[in-house]
Amino acid sequence: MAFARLAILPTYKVVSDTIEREILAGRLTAGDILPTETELADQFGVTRHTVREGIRILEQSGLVRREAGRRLYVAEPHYGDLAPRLSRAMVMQRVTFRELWEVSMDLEPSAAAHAAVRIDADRLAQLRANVMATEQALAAGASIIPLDVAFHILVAEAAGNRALLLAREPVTQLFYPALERLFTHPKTASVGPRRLIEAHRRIVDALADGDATLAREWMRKHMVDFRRGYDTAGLDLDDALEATAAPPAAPARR
Amino acid sequence: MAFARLAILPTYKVVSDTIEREILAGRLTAGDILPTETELADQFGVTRHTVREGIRILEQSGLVRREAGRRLYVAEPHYGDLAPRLSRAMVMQRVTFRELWEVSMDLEPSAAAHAAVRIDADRLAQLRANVMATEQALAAGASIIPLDVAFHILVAEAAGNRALLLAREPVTQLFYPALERLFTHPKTASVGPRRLIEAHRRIVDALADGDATLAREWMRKHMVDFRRGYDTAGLDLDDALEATAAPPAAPARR
DNA sequence: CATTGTTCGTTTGTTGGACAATTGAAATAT
DNA sequence: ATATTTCAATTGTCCAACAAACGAACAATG
Repeated sequence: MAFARLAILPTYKVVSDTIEREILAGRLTAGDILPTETELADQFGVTRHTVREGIRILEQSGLVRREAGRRLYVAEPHYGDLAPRLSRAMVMQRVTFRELWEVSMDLEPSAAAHAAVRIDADRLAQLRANVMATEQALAAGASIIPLDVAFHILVAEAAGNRALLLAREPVTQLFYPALERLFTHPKTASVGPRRLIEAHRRIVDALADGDATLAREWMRKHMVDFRRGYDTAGLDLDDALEATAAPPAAPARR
Repeated sequence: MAFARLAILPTYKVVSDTIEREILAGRLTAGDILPTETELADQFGVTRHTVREGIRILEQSGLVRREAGRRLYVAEPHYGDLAPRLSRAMVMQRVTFRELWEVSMDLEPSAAAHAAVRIDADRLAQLRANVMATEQALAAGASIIPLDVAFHILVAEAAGNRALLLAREPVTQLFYPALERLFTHPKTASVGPRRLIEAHRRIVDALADGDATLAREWMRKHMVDFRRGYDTAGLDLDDALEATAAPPAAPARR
């Protein structure tokens, strides 16, 4: 007979796995305060430093959080925590604009369609405010890109599907630099933003009417426009995306 | 006037950010061996412990890797590394079957359509082999679920879109337990697997013909079947998914 | 009375030094 | 040339300590 290879894990990994298991099993739930590092070290029978390495791992997956210098508590991982890492992975694999666009072509119209039947008054108001803010930003010569990104997030949130949110977030984060190039390019800077706002307005109207088909269709057109602008600007669909600093990464602690 | 909040980062975070920046800027590329922990500590002017905590963070994002006890090297993050964390996030947010299904309803048919125009002979052969293996597993009374999961991954890979792969992976990983319940349930166990294999076969045929429309349509039917089976089995679409151990997580070191 | 300064115990962040276990490669023996 | 033994390098873990920051309670200040 032959033995299988032993799975020997470093202690810090065992520490993080153990705490993770408690959280996933529901014995520790969001908001619970974890024991101090010293206590954990005593309980596990390891050094505090080993515990700390384990904690670093848990922090990365968003399962626990700590506000600078304070006690550790259990948290529900938010998609905003995980998306940046996925985005970076895509950048490193030199994902192209075409690939991103294809995925968005599936998810964004679908998000709009779902939103049409599930949206509530509150979020509808937020969307209207977003469209107005976009118009004002354009008139004032400010960048409309953050508002555009926010618009699509609002629609996705209105769709009431958290799996959809998680799937689309890393993709749309990467559109940021592409949009930047688009709206500063001489060939597309003049007409692009107007068509964008027009599309956004039509989508909001369709959502307000609860018209899923129309919402889907306008979102689809909006995405096609995006790609056409990319072509018009003479940019290559199959170029790899460039690395970019996380754009909406407002720390906003406290 | 008001001052913005100071961004004070702990040293270990500065360490990980610094190394990360080098990798993202391309000054360190996949395969490069990093300095030893002691050397890094000397260069940064910090303790080895601090460096180690920084390394733990980088390891989590898949930017660096180390196989047990050996030197650290730069790696390209693979979607397989990141997907489990996303899956866990979805479980913790008590994502429902309906949410997953809606996303898959967008991505899977689209993957099939793209695969139809991009698939190569090699992967087509793999798909045919997969369908045969599924038939044999069914005849032998073995579980066909891992083969089903593998089938969908093969199709997605054939679509030649890495953003799509990243977006769908965390979702489909969570289908595993749902499929499990479906194929062991008395009402669906008898006919379900046969319809599944039939659909898989039709999809492969459509891919072989390069017929994107047909491939999309059969994949769509396949997904609808999946949901119908869920209904037939009397399971609630809006129940939260249960936590489950990573199913295909074959460590396979060395 | 609200703001500011002081003190103190607690907890994290960081440092120093140490050592066992493992690895990779060089040196040696077969 | 191949196998074995040695050895230096490197990681994983431990122990001990202290500075820095925080929360709270309380005194001092205007």
